[in-house]
Amino acid sequence: MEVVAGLDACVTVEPDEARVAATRDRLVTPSEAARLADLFRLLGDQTRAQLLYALLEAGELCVCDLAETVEVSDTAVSHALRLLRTAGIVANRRSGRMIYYRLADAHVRMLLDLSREHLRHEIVEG
Amino acid sequence: MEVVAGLDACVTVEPDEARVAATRDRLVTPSEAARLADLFRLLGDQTRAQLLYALLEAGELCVCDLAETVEVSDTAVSHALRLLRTAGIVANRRSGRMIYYRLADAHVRMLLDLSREHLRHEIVEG
DNA sequence: TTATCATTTGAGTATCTGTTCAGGAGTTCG
DNA sequence: CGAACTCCTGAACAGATACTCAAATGATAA
Repeated sequence: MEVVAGLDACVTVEPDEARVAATRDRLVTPSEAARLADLFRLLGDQTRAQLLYALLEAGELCVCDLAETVEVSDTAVSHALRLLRTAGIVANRRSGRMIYYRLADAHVRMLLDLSREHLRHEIVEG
Repeated sequence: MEVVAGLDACVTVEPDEARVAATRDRLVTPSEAARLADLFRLLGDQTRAQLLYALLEAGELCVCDLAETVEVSDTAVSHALRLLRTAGIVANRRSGRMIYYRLADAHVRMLLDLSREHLRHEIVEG
């Protein structure tokens, strides 16, 4: 504890330098956090969320049915699905003129389930 | 099946009107989806995500330690924490001049755990 | 082929969002 | 009291984002 001196903020009371370092070690790296944030951001839009929960219930739906279910324009749905598809969250299958979408990631399915629980038990505290 | 007529799109091939209706019934309502999206959106930012994972590991940290851990300005951290606090995702406690933050929602803690799993098993398919 | 349907794409736009900067509020210590 | 410190707040700005509109693609049916 010699070279510690005054690196920057919080040094007066000899803060949790050790704790900060330890936390940073076990912590997800910044790039990992960025990827996780990317995932959450995709779920963080009402339209996309509704689409995903619809797929969670129905299993598979075509774009026009999704648009009708969520009450958004076909174009908006298509734009939303493209983002989800690029991220590997949904996958599609063509059948004639229609294209059917489905959830494509087990963990995302769990996130959707779990978050729905969160909503139903809103009052709970941790 | 008489009054069905031509409501709008997808009516030529007699689409899954029934499926759409059934899905919409069991589905989360638009306002529920909006609240869920709000939750995910809060997790969908790199800074906030890093803060939350740091709290998940450390249990409790003051603002300046969080800023140091995440390598972001105190002000940015404070803004981020305000959003999380307002949403009930984190809670704080004052001790002298410092304010210690902690996770305040069990479901969010589970979401963070689960998503971290998702990252580690990235290759998995659903 | 042409017409129609389901979906996609790209441009344009208005809105939202996260950061920085400057200043304020609350706490501790001399 | 005033100085130093931790944290919060509000304004302002740059960048991201989600929609609409117009046009294109791919597939089916006449």
